[in-house]
Amino acid sequence: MARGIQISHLSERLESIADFCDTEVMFAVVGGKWKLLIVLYLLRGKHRFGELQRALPADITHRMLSRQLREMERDGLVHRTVYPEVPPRVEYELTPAGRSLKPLMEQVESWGSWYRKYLRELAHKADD
Amino acid sequence: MARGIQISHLSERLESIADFCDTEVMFAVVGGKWKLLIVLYLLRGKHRFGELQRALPADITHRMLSRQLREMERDGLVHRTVYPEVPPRVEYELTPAGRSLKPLMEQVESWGSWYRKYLRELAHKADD
DNA sequence: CTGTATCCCGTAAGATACTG
DNA sequence: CAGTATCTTACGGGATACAG
Repeated sequence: MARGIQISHLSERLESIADFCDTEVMFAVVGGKWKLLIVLYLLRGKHRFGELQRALPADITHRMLSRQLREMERDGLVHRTVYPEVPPRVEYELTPAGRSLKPLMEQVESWGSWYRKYLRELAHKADD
Repeated sequence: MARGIQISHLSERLESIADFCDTEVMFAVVGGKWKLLIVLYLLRGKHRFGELQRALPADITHRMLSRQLREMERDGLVHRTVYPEVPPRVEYELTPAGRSLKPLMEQVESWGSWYRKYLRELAHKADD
């Protein structure tokens, strides 16, 4: 175990992404329905489970948030800290791998913004 | 209609991605199981349906290839040209929006490559 | 050669309830 | 507060056959 990451699960994951080309790997690890939003939020800092749930769209269930976080932990993107208190407190933060997504996310975001404009312009031309 | 893109479908698509943040948009348009590989192949140039099928992993059915291409056409990433011949010949090529993905794809690929190494190193440390 | 229609299946995701 | 168990649903994707 290094930095709290479940290594055994990492090698599992290495196997399971073996079929993917390098370009597909990112989709494999942040392609879940909520994972992108989770990464974006955690890029702002360490947060508790409840904070995440409130920060994300209302229709994410408790169960799904938990699952997506576990998968991201298994993939070495997120580190989970449990404080042995009552009531329990759990904090999530990005690992170096998680933080390394930042510049990429910015690129992806600006492409998305550009693409939206592109679609609107085409739709506009169609009105002529 | 501009450049052969189905504009009516574009406005449809504009609606359907309205719920996504800009960062999610890219995943919405190239997140299909084979779309990434299709983009990568078409970045090399215009290709026929059959060429695509042979270039992609053997387990993609022609039904799925057809569907993914149609969705990408609807999203304005791919342009489809039908030659009125017998037997029919159809060629696919990227639109400007499709080609605009190139630098992003390169970033995504190099992140994927880096991430693989990162996982291997962590797994290696675990052996110590 | 390219494409669609029909039917089927597996898995991601949601609802709900219960636990430490 | 955080998490899991169980059950269910929805949907992307696959097999196959047929058509222009």
